[in-house]
Amino acid sequence: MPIEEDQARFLKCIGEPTRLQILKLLAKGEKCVGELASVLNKEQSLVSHHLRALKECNIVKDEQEAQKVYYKLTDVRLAKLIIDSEALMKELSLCECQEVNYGREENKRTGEGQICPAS
Amino acid sequence: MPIEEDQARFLKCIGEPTRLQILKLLAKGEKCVGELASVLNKEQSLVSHHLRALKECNIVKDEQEAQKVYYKLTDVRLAKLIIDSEALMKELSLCECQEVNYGREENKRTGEGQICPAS
DNA sequence: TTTATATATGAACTATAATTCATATAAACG
DNA sequence: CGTTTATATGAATTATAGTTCATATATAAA
Repeated sequence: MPIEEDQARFLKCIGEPTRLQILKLLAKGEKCVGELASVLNKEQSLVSHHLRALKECNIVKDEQEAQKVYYKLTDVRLAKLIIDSEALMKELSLCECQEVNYGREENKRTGEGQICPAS
Repeated sequence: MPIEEDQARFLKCIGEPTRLQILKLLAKGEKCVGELASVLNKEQSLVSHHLRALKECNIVKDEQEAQKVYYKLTDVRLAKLIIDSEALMKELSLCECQEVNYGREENKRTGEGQICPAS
């Protein structure tokens, strides 16, 4: 599974809470490591580790300016992907009724009695 | 970080090689556990565990039919998300030149000498 | 009602990833 | 220079996740 492995690495890299926070901040404009750490109230080294992970997946790129190192998204479409996935996740999570069966056993198959329609 | 945690859980769930393979198969139509296991040449229990993870994130839903349990995507937009993320990942991975610096140290900041343009 | 088929589950193990801490590097400034 | 500021790194720790195996559950068929 060559493609799925790369794709999974990519999605997994985005799919971490702190990294998602970082990416959402970077979507608003480039930031240096210290800024990110202070805004997120996280250790500098932690942010640095996460930035390295993001960089290794080509999700962010860095640019040194004096002592500081500025990070930015490598592509604006990343911001869109993050926004879209958030919207979709929210909608899907409204359908937790799928887990619950409000109907009788006999109706389980047909979806009768469920709160959310089949689709 | 309430939202990012949920969103990360969602993306991380998709971002696993075997689960991605499963989702791509389900994008083509509903399948039962055994079908998935045999097509992917993986253990039935492994596939079942992954399906449970996907179900807990509301990414797939199941429907029992006789002994078999059929799984399908909860929303077609999931297929689009997977396709889009694959395309973006592929494009970003073409820019590994970001890692390498073909220019002199002095040009590092401006991006001169790099293969890929700034954006 | 025993047997076969399909799926789910849980515990044990293994692997991977996140976090912290101490320290290294490197640029700017006195 | 030595010092401050900003970032990176690596080892150690902890937490989380994937995999396997044995077995439980449940439906269907003999």
